[in-house]
Amino acid sequence: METAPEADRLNLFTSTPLEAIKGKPLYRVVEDHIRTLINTGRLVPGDLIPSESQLAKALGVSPGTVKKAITNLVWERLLFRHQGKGTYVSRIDFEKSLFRFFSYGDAEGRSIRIQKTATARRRQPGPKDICRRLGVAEGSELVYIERLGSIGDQPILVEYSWWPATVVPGLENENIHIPDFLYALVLDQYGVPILRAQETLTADAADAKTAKMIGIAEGTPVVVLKRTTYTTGDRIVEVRTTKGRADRFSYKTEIP
Amino acid sequence: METAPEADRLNLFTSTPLEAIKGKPLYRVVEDHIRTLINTGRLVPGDLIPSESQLAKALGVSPGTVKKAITNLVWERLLFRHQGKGTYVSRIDFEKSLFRFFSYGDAEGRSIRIQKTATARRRQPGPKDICRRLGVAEGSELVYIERLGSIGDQPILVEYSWWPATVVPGLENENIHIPDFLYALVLDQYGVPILRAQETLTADAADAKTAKMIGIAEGTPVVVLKRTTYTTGDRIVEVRTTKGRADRFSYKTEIP
DNA sequence: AAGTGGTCTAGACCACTGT
DNA sequence: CAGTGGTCTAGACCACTTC
Repeated sequence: METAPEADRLNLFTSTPLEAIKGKPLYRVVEDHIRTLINTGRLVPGDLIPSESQLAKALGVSPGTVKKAITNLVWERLLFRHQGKGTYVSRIDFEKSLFRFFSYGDAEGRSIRIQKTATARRRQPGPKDICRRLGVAEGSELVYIERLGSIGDQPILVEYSWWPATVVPGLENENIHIPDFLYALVLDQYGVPILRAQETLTADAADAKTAKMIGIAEGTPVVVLKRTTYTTGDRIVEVRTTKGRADRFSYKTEIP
Repeated sequence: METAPEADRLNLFTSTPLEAIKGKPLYRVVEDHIRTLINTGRLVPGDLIPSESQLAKALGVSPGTVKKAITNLVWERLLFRHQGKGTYVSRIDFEKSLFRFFSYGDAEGRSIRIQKTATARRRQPGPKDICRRLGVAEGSELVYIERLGSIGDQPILVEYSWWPATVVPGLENENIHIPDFLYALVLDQYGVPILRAQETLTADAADAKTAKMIGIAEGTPVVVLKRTTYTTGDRIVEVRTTKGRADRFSYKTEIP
């Protein structure tokens, strides 16, 4: 899945033969260099980066300094190492999504899959608040995708997803099959890699439409999860709101 | 806040002059050694640990190995370093608590303080489910503390907290002033350090009692936060349920 | 066999903290 | 000033992967 042949990939790191000191420690400079290559899309998730010794030579620093920089990025989960093979750029890990905590409250049953089926797809001028969250002009053409998530035959949540039409033209077309993991399609068909996302969790009373879709009474508590999804260059490509049955959601955390 | 004079503290690390190799890398052995000292209470939060060079000599390994072990524990936030002073055991960081995300949805106003006032305190045989969560025999004597949390004069959440009476004898006494941060009192008065906690977040419809206390209608959504609190030796010392207004709660996260 | 990351060592020099 | 952690280097040896 490398974007470039070996030589080119190494060239990404030779642009600045000697790193300038600006108060930053050397390993920090190396870190930031790699971070930038990822954020600008010159390295994409899954890519193999040059070996530690190659990097050390290319950047004119000692191997230990490169190792420290990479170790820090590994702790941040931006990279991962595989002994004997090399160091790779991490794929975005939606296992960390709060979404994942739907349907877990039950019998400690891990890895329950939520099936999603599209219930609406269309292209339309975006509502004001959605456009604002997307950072596009009000009234811009958006693609709207609505999906119902179920476990077995029990509906459990509804997803309301909005994309700028310029990013995913034609996605509203019914002929395109939408997989459960939408972002794989977006990468394949439109070459748009999803790099990171922000999620906000709250709870609310179910609105009439959502309540009907997941088979609960209006006003019953639902968990509300708002997601903002980013591609290269910190561009927002999706805003999504998921509303799910509160009785099928529980989020667990450790302190510290 | 060190528990022991300098010599004693260093002695904690000389018990095994040479570390045995059991498939584990050396730095891992050092890590586990420090972790054990903390989990057993021989090192407590706030303690200064011996310097890296002292540790290296005491354990018979190179300074680099000690540094790597400590660096890992710092990344895990179990220790923190202060250049020129030394390395300390971290205090438990309730800034990471989900509790902290109450009342933040508003105007991005950080550091809003939630005042807590005790509304009930008594000693009584524990209900079955509480005893089970605490891991004590059913019907054991427990201390029950109920507190109302408010911002200004607006009530926002209720806390229901249960402790084994053997751990905090007399805490039900009305003469003892309970500070907002209860665990400080527990450490001072009973010498029980709080080392870690687990929290689980869900949402539910408000029960009659809670609804009345925080001034909402019964059945309105509330956020439910269950906490299990641990002291040394992984002993559970408290189970707590906090119910708060859903419209004053929002939890934000980043992926990855 | 060659290349990768993983472990471990040894030492130099710097920046910060206390006295 | 002495002691602490912070940075950076250099090299040896090991374990894993691929050819």
